[in-house]
Amino acid sequence: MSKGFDDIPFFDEEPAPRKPAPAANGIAARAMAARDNAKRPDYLSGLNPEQTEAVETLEGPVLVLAGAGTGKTRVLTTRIAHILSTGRAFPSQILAVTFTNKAAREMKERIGVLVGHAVEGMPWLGTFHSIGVKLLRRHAELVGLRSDFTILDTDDVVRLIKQLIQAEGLDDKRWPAKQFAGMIDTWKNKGLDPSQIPEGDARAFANGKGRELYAAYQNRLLTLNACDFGDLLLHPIRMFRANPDVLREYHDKFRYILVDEYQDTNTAQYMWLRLLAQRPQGKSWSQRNPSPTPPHKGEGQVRAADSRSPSQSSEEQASNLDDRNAAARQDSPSPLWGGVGEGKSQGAGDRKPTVNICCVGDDDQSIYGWRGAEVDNILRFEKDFPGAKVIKLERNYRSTEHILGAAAHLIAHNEGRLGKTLFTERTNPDDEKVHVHAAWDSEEEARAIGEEIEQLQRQKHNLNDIAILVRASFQMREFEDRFVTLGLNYRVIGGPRFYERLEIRDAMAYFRLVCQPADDLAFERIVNTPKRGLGDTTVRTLHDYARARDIPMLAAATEIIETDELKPKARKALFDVVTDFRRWQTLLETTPHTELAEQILDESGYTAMWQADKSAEAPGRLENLKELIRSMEAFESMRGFLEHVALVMDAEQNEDMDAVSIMTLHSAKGLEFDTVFLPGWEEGLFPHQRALDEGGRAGLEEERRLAYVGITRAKRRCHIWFVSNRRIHGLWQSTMPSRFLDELPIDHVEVAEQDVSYGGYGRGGYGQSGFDKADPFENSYQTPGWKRAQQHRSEATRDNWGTRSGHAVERIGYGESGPRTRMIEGELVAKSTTSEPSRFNIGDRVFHLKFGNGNIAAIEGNKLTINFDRAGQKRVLEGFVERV
DNA sequence: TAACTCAACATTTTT
DNA sequence: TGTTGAGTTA
Repeated sequence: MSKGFDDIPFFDEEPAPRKPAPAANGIAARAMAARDNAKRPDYLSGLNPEQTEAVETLEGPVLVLAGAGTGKTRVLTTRIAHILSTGRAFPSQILAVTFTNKAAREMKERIGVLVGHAVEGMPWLGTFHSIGVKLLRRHAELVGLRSDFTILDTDDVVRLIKQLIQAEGLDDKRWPAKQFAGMIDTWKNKGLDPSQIPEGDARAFANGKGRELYAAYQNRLLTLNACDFGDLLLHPIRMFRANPDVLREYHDKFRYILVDEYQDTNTAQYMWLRLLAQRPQGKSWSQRNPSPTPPHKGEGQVRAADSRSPSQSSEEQASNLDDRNAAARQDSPSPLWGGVGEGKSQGAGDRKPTVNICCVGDDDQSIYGWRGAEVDNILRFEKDFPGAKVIKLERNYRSTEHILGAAAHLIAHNEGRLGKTLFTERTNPDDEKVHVHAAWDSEEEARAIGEEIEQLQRQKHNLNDIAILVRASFQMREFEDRFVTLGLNYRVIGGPRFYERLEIRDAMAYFRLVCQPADDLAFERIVNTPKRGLGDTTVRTLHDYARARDIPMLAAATEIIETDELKPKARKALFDVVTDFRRWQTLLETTPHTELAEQILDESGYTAMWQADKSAEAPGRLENLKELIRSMEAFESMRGFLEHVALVMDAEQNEDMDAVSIMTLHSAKGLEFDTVFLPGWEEGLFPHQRALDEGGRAGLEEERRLAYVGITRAKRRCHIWFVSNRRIHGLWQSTMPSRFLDELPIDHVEVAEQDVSYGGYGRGGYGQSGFDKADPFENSYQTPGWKRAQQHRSEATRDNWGTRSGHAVERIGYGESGPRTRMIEGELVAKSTTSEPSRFNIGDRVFHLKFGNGNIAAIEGNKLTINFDRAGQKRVLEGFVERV
């Protein structure tokens, strides 16, 4: 996530680089064709034998076990390029799933480079979630949604659940909404709907009402026409199960399925993949006859960019493929040629195309078990897909022998792995061993690492090539402080996100409500922001009414302002809100969306609210709002923008600045650096006590994998640190070195000799650290002080968007957000006042909570005109009166 | 409704 | 320790 708002990213996937496509029949093109017929395509050169095999084994299920730094992404992208350029499938027939937007983006770019043209025709390359959205928008009605459904983020979800808990009459302190949101998330990761959750789970929450609450939540989402993240996976699964015909459509469509980071798939994702990958016949993969059908037309705009004849596949494949496949090639489509027109798919019909699934992953890098990832998915692959080909990539191109040796020895302590051993062919006697350093305390640790970095800097190393990878984010602070003092540029990766900022979420709520009038959460968020005198009471009234009538709150507001239900002041205020939104909705079609966005923020008084705010962070917030509008420019419409934000919460990093990266081990996965510092290798912190307590042996193994990930991020230098004293929650605790240190192989490790001694600290303060004692860590498992004793470092504080870069300490005022303004939305539900009124007649005697008794004088739809005994004649909604 | 006090709590995080 | 959220007070 980025620093300084100058480089706040534009959010969408940037258009893939466009290169002029050679004229299909030009001379150059012919020459290229000739060349390509004569030898292997360029993109295949430079692959090692295993990689080549992984790229060329196109038929049947393939599992690529790709160790760290073995060219995993390259294999995936080349494989896709290979499929495309040999004409085996149209871009639109390839389903390629990643976990992060970043990975998806990178893959798109790299395929573009390989294939030599923009990959616009790859509509199904994306994250599980973005593909899920795409499916859902097409088939929303099959799961009870409309296609313009909203995607709620965690914050919305929590607020919603809180409402539900209160509506149930439960104490929302005893039963925190956040916790329940977490439970729902866990269930959804496992693909469980309310009826399927374990009885124990159901009973554990809300006095045993867990299941009901979950069900109520799902209902509420449907009413709101909204989805949470989990639903983006679960709804498609439900839809496919309930509609085999639709599923079949996608079976016919997707000829190739590729999955990145397979070790991170959770059960729901696994189910999703199975549905798409497995044919109803239930034959084994190898038996299936692949005879490609002409691709559905109209799925991808394919550019003629390559003059190779796709139907003449490169010869090298012939050696790899069996007859059926050879036959298949004969009538392969020629996607890169074809200027395939748009049109509706005409049945792939009787001939079933093979779907070939290729999963790439590394069981040793599975570090998201706590988030529902099932390593088991990867361990079980061969059983799930009989006849699967398993290809191991063990040739490492990233790290030195020592680094690999250390990592390998460490990870070998895990059981239940598929077992790979990385090796490198580059050996260099000058390579540094992995260094292990001890420091007296965390301050010294930070100081010493700062020293080392300055040293590297003097040796002309780029700061960009240096990273500090910590186990827990509270560790970052010490480094930040130190680097600010030193004037060392750094960037923190991970942490608070742009879109999670208060002002951004408010603004987004306005936009959401304009685009999606049924978005009650958005409505409640902004109805009284800025303050309009529409407080709890008003909103509660509205809420009850809306719930009773089963209509959105904005609609309820529209009705209610026709009546005397509200006090004149509130009524007027609400009237204004409703009118504003009506107007904006009209403008949605006609006004450019950035202009409209600005207009909304101005006319609603939202901008003015911050302008009037005298607090320190107000200017930063206004700046953020400007940035928000600027970032909308990259999108075609407001809707497009909203969708993007919902799915892509992250933002681009400023890569221009030379800075040390500080991040957690988790967010370092997939990255590499010349020099990596790994501080905090102490029992209790790493492995984390909580992982041990909650995960037992499995937890320990996951921690070890995390250590493995950390070490393997390093290309040339890896420095591990531990301290003897660490401050936790303000209290100093003495600590034991991590057991992982002991699991490093001595021949690849160098224990640093007292290399630090700063102003009286350090000097052997750690004693021998137990590092070379006989059995130093014998009892290190229990470190009671650690339990629940972790310093909390709130994300909101660390201002990740402003860069505190040393020399020019440009701390940009991106909301160092003081205490967040309190949300009142949570409180709104309370009890439902409405008893369903039946039909009234003129003359009926009725009672109204506010106005007392009266007689109905007139009826107009659901609005009643009543002559109250005391209050006189009023117009009220029928939901608010009852017969007496 | 803003400003205050007090108590609870404190891995890892994508989408 | 330092942050957050809730409840209280002016």
